[in-house]
Amino acid sequence: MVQKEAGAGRPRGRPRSFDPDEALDRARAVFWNLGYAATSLDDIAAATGLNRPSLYAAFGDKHALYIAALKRSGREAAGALAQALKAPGPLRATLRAIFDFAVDVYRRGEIGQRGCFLVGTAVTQAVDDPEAREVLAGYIAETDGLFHARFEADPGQLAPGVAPAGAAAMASATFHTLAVRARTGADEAELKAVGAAAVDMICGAGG
Amino acid sequence: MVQKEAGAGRPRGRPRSFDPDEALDRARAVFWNLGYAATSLDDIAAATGLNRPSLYAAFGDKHALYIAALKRSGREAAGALAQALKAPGPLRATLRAIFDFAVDVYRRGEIGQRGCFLVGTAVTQAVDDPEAREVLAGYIAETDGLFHARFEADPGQLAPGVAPAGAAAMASATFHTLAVRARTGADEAELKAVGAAAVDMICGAGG
DNA sequence: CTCTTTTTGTACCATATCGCAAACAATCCT
DNA sequence: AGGATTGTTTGCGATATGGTACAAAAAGAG
Repeated sequence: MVQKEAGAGRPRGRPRSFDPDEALDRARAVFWNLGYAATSLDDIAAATGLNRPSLYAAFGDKHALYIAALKRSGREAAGALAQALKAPGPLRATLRAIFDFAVDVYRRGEIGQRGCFLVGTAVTQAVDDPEAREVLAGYIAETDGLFHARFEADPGQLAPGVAPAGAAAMASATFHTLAVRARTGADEAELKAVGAAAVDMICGAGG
Repeated sequence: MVQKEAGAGRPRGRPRSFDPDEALDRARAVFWNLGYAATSLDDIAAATGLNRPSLYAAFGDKHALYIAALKRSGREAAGALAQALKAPGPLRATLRAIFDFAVDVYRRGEIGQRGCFLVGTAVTQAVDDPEAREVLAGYIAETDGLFHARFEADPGQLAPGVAPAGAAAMASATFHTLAVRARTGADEAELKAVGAAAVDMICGAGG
């Protein structure tokens, strides 16, 4: 009891043989493909190379693991959006870059294009799972807010008559439709055209 | 063998004690709340009042039942949209009515707002389920096409510089974002504001 | 009335799933 | 070195799930 936990000192017992961050990443990849309900802990154990007891010890049960993956994706996505919205240059170009990047991410996947993890899996989960619903709602509110702040700070770059709040809702809507369309297998050209159309409506055509 | 099947003559054996259309409706309601994977056949049996063998005989296995429900929803939604787009009067009002109606539908649900059946459940299913993916892709293509045709027939009512194809993609996107947001529990005012913002961007602000 | 045909209800089976307990292994503290 | 502490492995068990076999029931055909 004299020796307080040293900042960098190893914890007490046997050290972990895996990186929890990487394990969460791999678990998320499985949920991303199959959704929460269709993913079994054996699937996750196989994908991470861990046994179930290790997963339980590190993350809690299946649901806690899923929520942790959701929250991580929410943080990552919101952080990336906040960063991207700070880019210098015209709003048009910034938005184009954001949606093009989203398309690139949404088109990835081992067994098929898997869209956005939050929209692609938490939406189904949301009706009967308050935690998933809350994470998803928070993510959407956050993207709405980030777009809104960016648009309000620079309303001159919006198309005439377009209000910042409405434009923000439609910018978020663009994420949602891209996520949905990507999971149906839409090709890159189609998805990027949808993003370009959204930018045209938000910032005005031409450009 | 002489007596061919008469048009209205009863089929041969014991008559069904239930209406397959109504059973499919009730099964769909369960899938709608929980998603495909989280719904068990016992859930459906309880909701329909049928035993599993009757479900199997009428629809095939769980997956076929789900696909049948998806297809029905696709037909119903596309039909309703086609009908609504024929309404006389300004495009603004037509779109407002369509999105307001969608919000009303998406906000219904016994255990929570359940959004659109296709977007809310088939999106998760789509990556690993080719049939669900195809139905969802077909539904999206159809709504895109219906909006596109309506906009192209009357391009003067679109906001200046807005192209019919892009406007159609964003109109469909509005369905998607409303479906997603509804499942997170967003309230009526918020959802209708999103719909109104979409109309403003498609048709131009002001009235 | 008897036979055929179809549906219904009960019971069943093989399997998969979640979660955990108990023994073993690795590391730290004294 | 020996005990304490934490992670890993194996294996188990209770349950739920999708799907089906089989006999009883409800209708028409002859």
